[in-house]
Amino acid sequence: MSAPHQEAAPLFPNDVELRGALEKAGLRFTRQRAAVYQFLAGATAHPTAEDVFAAVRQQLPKISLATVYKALDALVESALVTKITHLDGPCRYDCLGGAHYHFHCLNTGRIFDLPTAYDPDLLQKLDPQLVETLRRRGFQVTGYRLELLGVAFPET
Amino acid sequence: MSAPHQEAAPLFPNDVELRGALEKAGLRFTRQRAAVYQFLAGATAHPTAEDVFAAVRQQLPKISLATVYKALDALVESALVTKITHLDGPCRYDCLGGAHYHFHCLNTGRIFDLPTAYDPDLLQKLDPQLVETLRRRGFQVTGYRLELLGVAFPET
DNA sequence: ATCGATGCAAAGCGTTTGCAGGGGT
DNA sequence: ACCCCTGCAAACGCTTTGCATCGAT
Repeated sequence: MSAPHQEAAPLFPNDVELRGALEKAGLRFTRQRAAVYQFLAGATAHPTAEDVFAAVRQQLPKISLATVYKALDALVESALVTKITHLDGPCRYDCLGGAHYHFHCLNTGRIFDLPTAYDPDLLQKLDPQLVETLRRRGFQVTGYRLELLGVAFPET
Repeated sequence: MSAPHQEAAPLFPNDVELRGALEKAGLRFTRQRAAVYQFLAGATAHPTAEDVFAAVRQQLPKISLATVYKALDALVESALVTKITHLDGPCRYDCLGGAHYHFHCLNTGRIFDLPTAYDPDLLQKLDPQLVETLRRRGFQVTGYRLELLGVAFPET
């Protein structure tokens, strides 16, 4: 309420984390990447590149869509963000903090995070026989992707 | 071994099924759609539109890529085929006979079917608490999508 | 005979790339 | 000072569309 703040971006706590992750990947910290990351970190559903562009444009009016794409790539390469391509239409981006599942709203196309951890034994619980079949057929399973489908009422 | 057969497509048993499904959707039975369906029904992994085009071209040299796309749409609308958009790159098409899961090869991008039925209680088994949380938050879950990731050794 | 389907070419959308100039280290 | 990143515009890959003709009913 009473905390004063300025126009120019002051260096959020997240920026420290971001800078580290970028440097670890051999990439530079820039205003554009910070803005993209800030927006993604605060987003409730998972925005498209256009969404990010529209939002970040308000802070950095001269940013280009190409830069947004490149920034998103940089964040993906820094392992701060994942790219979601499970859909028709444009890709969506997910600022990840630990593994989680997605809830995909069939009405609006929005994607929400679900606070459930990855369960390495899911497949075993689901169908032990399938695990056997896969092993025999020469399929080596390294992970899975679970997406829930449904309708999200217009909240959050 | 000894069964004689001719050059011209004789009307496969599948064609009867196909014709029915198309008509139920108010669509017409055509040579092009039959060829696309035949190919998809016999494919082991899930082909892209280009894959279908290349294959079907050998029977119908004058078919166009646009027609392949339209035929695939018609098959999807007839509920004989599903469109898989879970990937980077082009969509893939899946000739479905009952629900199943997919195995997605991370090396080659191929997608294989897994002979496991849909389990409506999967989520309940996986994490009963999550089901509760979702209900409270106003998310109505109508289904799920499970995709296994890994490496398929070069067989099948 | 009707009306949908085909085939061609051109447009469309989301994304990537080439390059000159600007900014981070 | 170096080299990466930015921003612009043009290219790209996949898919869809407009339209005249063909073909299924």
